[in-house]
Amino acid sequence: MLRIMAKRSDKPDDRHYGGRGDPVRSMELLWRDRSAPARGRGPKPGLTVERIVTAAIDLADAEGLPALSMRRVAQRLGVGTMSLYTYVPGKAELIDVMFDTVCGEQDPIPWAEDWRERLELIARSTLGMYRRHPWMLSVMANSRPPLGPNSIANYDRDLRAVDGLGLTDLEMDSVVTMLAVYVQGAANTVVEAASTEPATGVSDQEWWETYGPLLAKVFDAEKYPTAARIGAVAGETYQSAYDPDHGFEFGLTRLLDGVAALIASR
Amino acid sequence: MLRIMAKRSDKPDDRHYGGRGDPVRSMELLWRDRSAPARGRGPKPGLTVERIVTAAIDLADAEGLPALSMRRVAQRLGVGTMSLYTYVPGKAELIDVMFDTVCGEQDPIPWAEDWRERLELIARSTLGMYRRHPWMLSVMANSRPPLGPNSIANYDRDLRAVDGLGLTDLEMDSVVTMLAVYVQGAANTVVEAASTEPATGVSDQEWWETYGPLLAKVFDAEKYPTAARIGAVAGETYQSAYDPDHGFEFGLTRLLDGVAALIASR
DNA sequence: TCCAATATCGTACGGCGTACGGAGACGACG
DNA sequence: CGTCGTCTCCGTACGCCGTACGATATTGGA
Repeated sequence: MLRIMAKRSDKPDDRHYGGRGDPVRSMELLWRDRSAPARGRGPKPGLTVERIVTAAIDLADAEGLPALSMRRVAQRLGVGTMSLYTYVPGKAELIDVMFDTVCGEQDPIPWAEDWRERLELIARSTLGMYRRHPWMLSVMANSRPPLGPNSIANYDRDLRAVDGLGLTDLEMDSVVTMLAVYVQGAANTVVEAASTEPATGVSDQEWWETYGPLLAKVFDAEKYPTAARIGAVAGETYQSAYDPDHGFEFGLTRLLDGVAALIASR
Repeated sequence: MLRIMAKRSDKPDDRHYGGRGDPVRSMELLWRDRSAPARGRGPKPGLTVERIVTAAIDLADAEGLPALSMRRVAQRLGVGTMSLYTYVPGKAELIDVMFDTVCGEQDPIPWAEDWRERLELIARSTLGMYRRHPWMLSVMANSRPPLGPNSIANYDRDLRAVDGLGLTDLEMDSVVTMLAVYVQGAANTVVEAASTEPATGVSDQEWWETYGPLLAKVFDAEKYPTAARIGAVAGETYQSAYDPDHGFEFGLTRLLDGVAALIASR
């Protein structure tokens, strides 16, 4: 009756860029039994899902999601491309497992007395995760996430941080989600800023020195006096168009102030 | 001395997914003189940059960024693929122009008396833009943005909304950026949620009905009581894992409460 | 009229995900 | 010990991608 992605899409690779895989296959992989080898009749497996996932994560960390290809992963493992398909149904499901694996590698976050500090620690830890694995930003799914053991553990940890503050269940969920969404957006900026210089070989200052004059030629400061004023101040202060780390902390403070107001109103 | 992307990267297409183009070429396109045809000697141009950009935007709207290819755009215009390169240096620069074009199509936002209402209107208008053009989320650049006329106009508009409230220039910039970052993150969720059903042919409810039992088999509710409780409540309330529109407004309220606290402290 | 300048675009290269099916390795059973 | 069923490994092929290159067609100016 109810089929969920029972068929692969007709066109190759038209699932979202860091796509969701077939839920059933993904769940089987995510919650797979890691203990029993349970060898059967054929030849010994030369690989494991773990080794493939690790190699894929290393590759994505080093060269980004666009460089993540089945060929490249197989190359890293010294096997033929198609051998991977013995262990993993396809690229999309592999990415689902990569996602949950990374979710599980965060250090345990110390339990602070203050809810505010707890949320700050979580936010910064998550930011650190995105820093180490920028491709996670392209894979993140907030609706219909691949519900692996580690991402669920994180969800539980986040909820416990706002439990017992007088919020309703729904408000707790909303606060936690809002924080995750904000961190995701801010991390996008932070990560992009960090990755641009190595990728282009041009520092922010150099970029600004070239772009600025280019812009000055065409930009009419009289038409947009506010943008001209603030843009100049921000550019001088940050030596670039924007300082993402400052932005992250600034936004986090405002956001938690807003949460404080909600809690106070209860 | 100072070269900014003077050469194309050696590998094809390793610029970011919705990549930045060569700044000089992009700026020439973005601020191009739209008036003068200034015909010279050769055959009449059969296309315009505008037509190409429009076709590209239509394609990206309809089928997403992964489907945006030079071949497909050319197909839509009834020309050979390589003809596009007469008008546009490459795909990356085309995307830069698409970006700024979309930035310019927002309706003018009415000027509200209350700063808070002004920011709400901007946030919702921006969300609407992301709804109409989900691919903009994959193209958004917060550091080193392609500074076209329209994105600058929007920046100015945003700043004017928080001018004269007693904030410093830097704080104004931070507030505006924070709002943009939040909307970006939240829009990610909203847009993803809206696009998942048509893309997969599975409604949220159907998905939940299949996924839920699948999860129930492996999820240990006693290990994560908080997640189990809240997840169940949220699932029942939203008939899915999450209601993104509610999340957007909830987060926006908290965020503006935080801004209000900042303004009050001045 | 003829040429310089411009527009058009076919071909080619090396990449991608993965369907398909053959080949070889191994354990269980006769 | 042979044989068969099962499993692993993976070469090949298809149709996509961006775009460098260079041939060809079209036009206006001299």
